[in-house]
Amino acid sequence: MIKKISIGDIATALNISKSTISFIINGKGKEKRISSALTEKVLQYIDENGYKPSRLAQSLSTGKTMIIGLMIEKISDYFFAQMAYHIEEIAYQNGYKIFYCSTDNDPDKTRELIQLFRDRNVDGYIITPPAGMEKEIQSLLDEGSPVVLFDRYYPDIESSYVILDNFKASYNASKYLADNAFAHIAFITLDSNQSQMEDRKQGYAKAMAEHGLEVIIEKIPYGNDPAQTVKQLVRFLRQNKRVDAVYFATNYLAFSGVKAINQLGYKIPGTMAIIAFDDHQVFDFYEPTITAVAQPISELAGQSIRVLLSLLNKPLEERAVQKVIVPAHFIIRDSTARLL
Amino acid sequence: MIKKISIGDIATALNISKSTISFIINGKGKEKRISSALTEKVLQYIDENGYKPSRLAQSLSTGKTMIIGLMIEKISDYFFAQMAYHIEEIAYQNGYKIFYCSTDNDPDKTRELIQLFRDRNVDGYIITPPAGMEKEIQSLLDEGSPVVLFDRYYPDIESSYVILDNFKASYNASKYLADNAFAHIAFITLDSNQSQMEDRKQGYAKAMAEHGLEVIIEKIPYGNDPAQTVKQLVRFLRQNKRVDAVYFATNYLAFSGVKAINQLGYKIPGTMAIIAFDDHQVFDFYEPTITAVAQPISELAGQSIRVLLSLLNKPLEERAVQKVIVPAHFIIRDSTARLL
DNA sequence: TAATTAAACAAAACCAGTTTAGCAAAATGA
DNA sequence: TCATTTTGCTAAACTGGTTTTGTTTAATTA
Repeated sequence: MIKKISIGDIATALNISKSTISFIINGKGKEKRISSALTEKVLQYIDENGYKPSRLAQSLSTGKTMIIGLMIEKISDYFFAQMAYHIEEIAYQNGYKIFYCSTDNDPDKTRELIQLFRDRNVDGYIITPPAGMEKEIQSLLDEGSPVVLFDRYYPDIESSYVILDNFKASYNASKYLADNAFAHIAFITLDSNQSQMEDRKQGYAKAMAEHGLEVIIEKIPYGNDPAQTVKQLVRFLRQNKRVDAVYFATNYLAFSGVKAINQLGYKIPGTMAIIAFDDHQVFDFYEPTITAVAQPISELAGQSIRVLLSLLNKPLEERAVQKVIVPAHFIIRDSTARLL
Repeated sequence: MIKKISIGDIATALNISKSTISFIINGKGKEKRISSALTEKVLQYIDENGYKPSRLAQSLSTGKTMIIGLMIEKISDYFFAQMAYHIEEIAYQNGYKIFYCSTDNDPDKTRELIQLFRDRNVDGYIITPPAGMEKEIQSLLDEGSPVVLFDRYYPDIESSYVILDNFKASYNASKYLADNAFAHIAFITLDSNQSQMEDRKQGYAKAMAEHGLEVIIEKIPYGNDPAQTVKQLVRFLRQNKRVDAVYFATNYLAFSGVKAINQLGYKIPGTMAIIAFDDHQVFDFYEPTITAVAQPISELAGQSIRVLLSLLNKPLEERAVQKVIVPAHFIIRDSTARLL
């Protein structure tokens, strides 16, 4: 168990002061008029004895931890796991480490987690906020903490965010079905008032209105277990026999939807066309392949962390709110084919 | 921007010393013979003014950061994302935060990441090590850092680990196919010498030997892109027409395998039975549903973090190496049915 | 040549805690 | 009654850095 060497040890060994060493390490040698001879000597000593400054001590004195708090709905979810992967990569390239946590979309848990991150002095936050966290987010902003909301946002709060253009993406997907002569298009969504869900619904509604089609919406309780959802959807489809296309607001709703449709013995495509919002690796491998609105995850993640880094690199007064809206990709696959 | 109050501020305000406050906060009041009157007064002040000790300062002086370093192959992978979710939960319950990172199974990257975590003074590690990291892991152990290896381990190193009983699970799955009269069972695996992959191969080989069946193994290069894998598998199946069952060593190999099998126009089940190692939510939703060897992720994760916590809670000399081997669940679904 | 400036570094304060050693007053004991 | 112990707390050292202020000596400048 070799104990690590500290800046004080070097100071003693070379018989110079800690400050001198600190200046040299931080590249302030010339500025502070340290002779190149001494600079050389110190750097060599460091090199030979493998010194690394303690991040803890640095953090304590500078107030910066070089830690980013990543609060997402659920790390085990495909979409967020992908997010985490991309964010991690860029954060590490920039010398940041990441604390992650899953909010489970629970306001109380989220409140606690924000407090925990705050206690740990994270330098900045990337958050997919549950509904109703306005006060907490605002208080982070008031403290001067860089915050980037992700996936959803609060219209009433002046914070940076990175989101998908849910409205347009949803409109386009719905319009596609309508343009292809599907006449009874159902929208299966979550019973949630989060901004992204609301936008998806609005996009669907607009497309229906433009085509003079009926709005058929079925809401699934948030956090339902899949089996329950399947049951509810079977019931729904039985009661709405005229429905010839189903548009699911999330990919896991589509999973349950497909099960329900299969249970009813309907054919995809043929009896029923389907589209899922939020692509999944499986949609491309399932038979039939499933048409989806794809979120460009790597771009969303990249934008989020880049916006946060740009905030972190600027002094408080220069930080401008950045609102990024990323367009979705519409991937047409077999599940929306029009059979002759 | 309200600046936080420090222990020094309280000391000044109450005109007592910092040490007294520190003792009280840490429950050493009686031990240090602080009067209950003063204790009460301090606690009340803290309560009223919302004081929280700085974790940074605590970490600096105690040497404990209450941070766990979680190094997994890839956070975006379903299995590891689930792991991360469960580990997070238990860690947070115990006051720990988590740094995560993805090794991508790259030894150089992993070496760097270990160094980064070490520099950050994480208290303990949970690691799914790439092949050839023996030296680095050993050096962590030599330093006295609690380490739990996960998913795979090094036979030559005396470290704690939590792994699946890959050999037995693989043996059982292979035996199931043989018992059900499949006669030419191929094993599709990765070109990797990691312990878990080796164990899976051995399990398969033993079952084949016991049934006097031919060993047919196809290795896919690690990190292949799925399209490449599909091509390779199509070629393999064309050249091995006698194969009537395929057993995939990972779930994503099975994804590519199903695509390949579909491309060839084979029926599952019927022409071909398949089993995948490592269950996936999709296997239960695909038509046909796919038989799989399921890793009890929540148990694996729970054991890992619990073993680590038990190490963290003990002084160095009391820490015993803990080797946990968890049995798998074999989930029989439609893809291995024997059609009449 | 004396005053000023620059060079090169050191000392000390600071971040916010923990912990060891110590000290005065009160209580106990012989 | 005086020495010893206990009580109740404080001072100071320590964790390992950063940053502001000081100090000495040498080189310029007037």
